[in-house]
Amino acid sequence: MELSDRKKQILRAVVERYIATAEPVGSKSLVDACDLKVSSATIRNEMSALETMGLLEHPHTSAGRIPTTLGYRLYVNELMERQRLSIEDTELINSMLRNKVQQLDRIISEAGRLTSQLTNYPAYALTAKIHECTIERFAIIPIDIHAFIIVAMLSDDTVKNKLIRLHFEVSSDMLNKLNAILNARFTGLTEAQITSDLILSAERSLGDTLGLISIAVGFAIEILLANKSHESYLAGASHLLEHPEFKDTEKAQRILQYLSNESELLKLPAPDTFGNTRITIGPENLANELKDSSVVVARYHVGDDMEGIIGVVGPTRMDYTQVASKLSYIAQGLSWLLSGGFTLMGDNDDFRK
Amino acid sequence: MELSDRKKQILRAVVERYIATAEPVGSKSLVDACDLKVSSATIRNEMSALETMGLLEHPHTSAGRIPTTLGYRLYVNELMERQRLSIEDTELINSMLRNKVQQLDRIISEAGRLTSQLTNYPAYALTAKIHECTIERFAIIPIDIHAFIIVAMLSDDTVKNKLIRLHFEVSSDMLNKLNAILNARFTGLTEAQITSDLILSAERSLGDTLGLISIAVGFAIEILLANKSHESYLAGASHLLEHPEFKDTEKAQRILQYLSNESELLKLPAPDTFGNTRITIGPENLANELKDSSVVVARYHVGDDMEGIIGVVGPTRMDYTQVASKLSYIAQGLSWLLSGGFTLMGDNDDFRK
DNA sequence: TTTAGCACTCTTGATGTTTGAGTGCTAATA
DNA sequence: TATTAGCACTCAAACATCAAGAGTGCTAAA
Repeated sequence: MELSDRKKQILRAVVERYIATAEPVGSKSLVDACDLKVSSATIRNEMSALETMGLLEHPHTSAGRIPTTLGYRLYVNELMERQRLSIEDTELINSMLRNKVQQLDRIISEAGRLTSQLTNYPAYALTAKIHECTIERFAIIPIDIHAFIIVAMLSDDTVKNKLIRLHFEVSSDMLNKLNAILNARFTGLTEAQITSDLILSAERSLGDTLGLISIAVGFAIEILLANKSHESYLAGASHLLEHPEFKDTEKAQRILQYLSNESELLKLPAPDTFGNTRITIGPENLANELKDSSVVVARYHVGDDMEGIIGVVGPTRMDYTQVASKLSYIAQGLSWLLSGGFTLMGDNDDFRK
Repeated sequence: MELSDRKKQILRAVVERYIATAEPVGSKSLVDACDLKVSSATIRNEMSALETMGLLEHPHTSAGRIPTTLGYRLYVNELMERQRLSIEDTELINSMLRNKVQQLDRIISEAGRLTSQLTNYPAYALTAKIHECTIERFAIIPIDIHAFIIVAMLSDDTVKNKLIRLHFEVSSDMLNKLNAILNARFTGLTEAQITSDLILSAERSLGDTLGLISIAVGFAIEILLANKSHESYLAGASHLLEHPEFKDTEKAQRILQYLSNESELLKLPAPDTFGNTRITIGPENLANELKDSSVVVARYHVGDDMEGIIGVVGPTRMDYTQVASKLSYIAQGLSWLLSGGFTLMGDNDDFRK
């Protein structure tokens, strides 16, 4: 089934007009708005044809047409033109991201916020995590006889630490030994590879009767576990309520609740096309809560291994063109910042002129 | 103006019934529901009196009464009985908080989530920050000739770190010197006390032409600045939509947007009564967006100096009794955990049995 | 001081009625 | 053959009308 150029043009006009106005679009108003070279009657015939093809539908007899899921899909796949971002938008994105790059933990949530702000839809972001993370290196910083800091550098280049207070005394000599044994026996291991046998034998060879090793390895396991799971951020949820399709609060509430559930966010569609955006429309979404919403996601990556996701949720009547362009730009910027030159400090880091 | 006992009883019944049903309460239905010993006509007279006192109001002639702001205020101040939490609730709170205590960063946001979940209203939480924070101690962990980790222990007992990659080589000897000079000259200083003179003279005495000190001190300033500002978390925003007063999406959106604005949250009312909850009702709130909502806040503290806030937002028709009780319990639990025994590790830390 | 009774008010929901945008079809036109 | 003008028809949304019911205030009796 191949569409004539005119049919494509009309489908596109209907989709874009419906996205803009949220009202079913009729033949007359379509002719008025876009300046097509034909009369409303012709449009009517064409629309009727598009309807039998399953691309448009009628809410009821005497109303205009709205796109079906299939109609949106065709629009997204073939008709939509990727639009260039305005200068202001690109500048805004660049400066916002660059400002946050010092705080690596924050940049992801900030990117989500930025996306939401720019698109006027709720946005979410998942942090990038490496699959099997290990600890590359331990360090112990003695504080006093009752406390020390344990520092672990992970294979994904992040560093974690914890201040540990004890209710018994510990010599700095002991801490040195602890440090040595941690680095000798507990580096390069995934969380699953750290067995209680390993701990026992380490305790024996250190002569550790106080459970120091247990404490330190406990910390290691804790952060390896925590690092396994993605973190998720949601921003601009209130934008959902701007759209007439969510004027029914129950509907809105269902979706908002769904979106604020961390574990559900992780299950949202992932982009399969690398680097590009992926769009899932209405019933294409697996989650029941999203059967009449659409999701646009993009992937960003950090180095070669890790990748995170940033996405936008909205009604099926979403401004796909705009959202896809902006999202894609933001994801690219994020990838660039996170993989690239900006984490190298020393040349352009102005902290106080 | 002193209220008779019966008037108090009636006001209380009206408030509680309105909170439960969200419908104006009439004299007849009030007699039916609560078993008052008098007829509806008597109630009518009393209600009419309460209305002239400004405690109740009429939406229109032939409707029941609803409490005014003043009515709620009187209810909250004098009539409300603090209710005991159910065993399940206390157990739930205890176990939830205890589970999260290992991850200190997370416990505050988790407490917010818990509060929202338990009360069915949106909840927010602000992290506790000490007023003037300083760095107590630095540590440098060499990685290779192009990288090292810098660790800072702050006066509030938190530890921050950053992996620093360089585009030039640095000897471990140099790093040792750097470490020594940082600890000698840059500890115990607030962000404002770190001047460029200090940096210059340190660079001179270290013979640092590479800007190592600048990098390290830049990191110090960055975290001191970041540590100054509170962090805020919002949880369960979607609960707002459950209430009929927010069936109008525009209204709901205004409030949700307001609440998701970090800087606005910080301006919300702070409890002045130490440890206890504070309730601000409708127009008592300074923010225009909250003129017909209510806020219940409690304070938690960490040690002697630091204090954070945890609060709940809802319609003026909020279940104050329930919210105040739960919030107060959660804040107390939080204070206890954050100030107390649980951060001491070594005795009860089971990481892998 | 309380209560029963009653007229009155005003919202709410049900039931028409009108309006207008939009359709589908037919017949004329290019 | 493709397009267009014209026209009858449809249906949601907006508006008006009406009855039911919950609630009030007032008066007079207990």
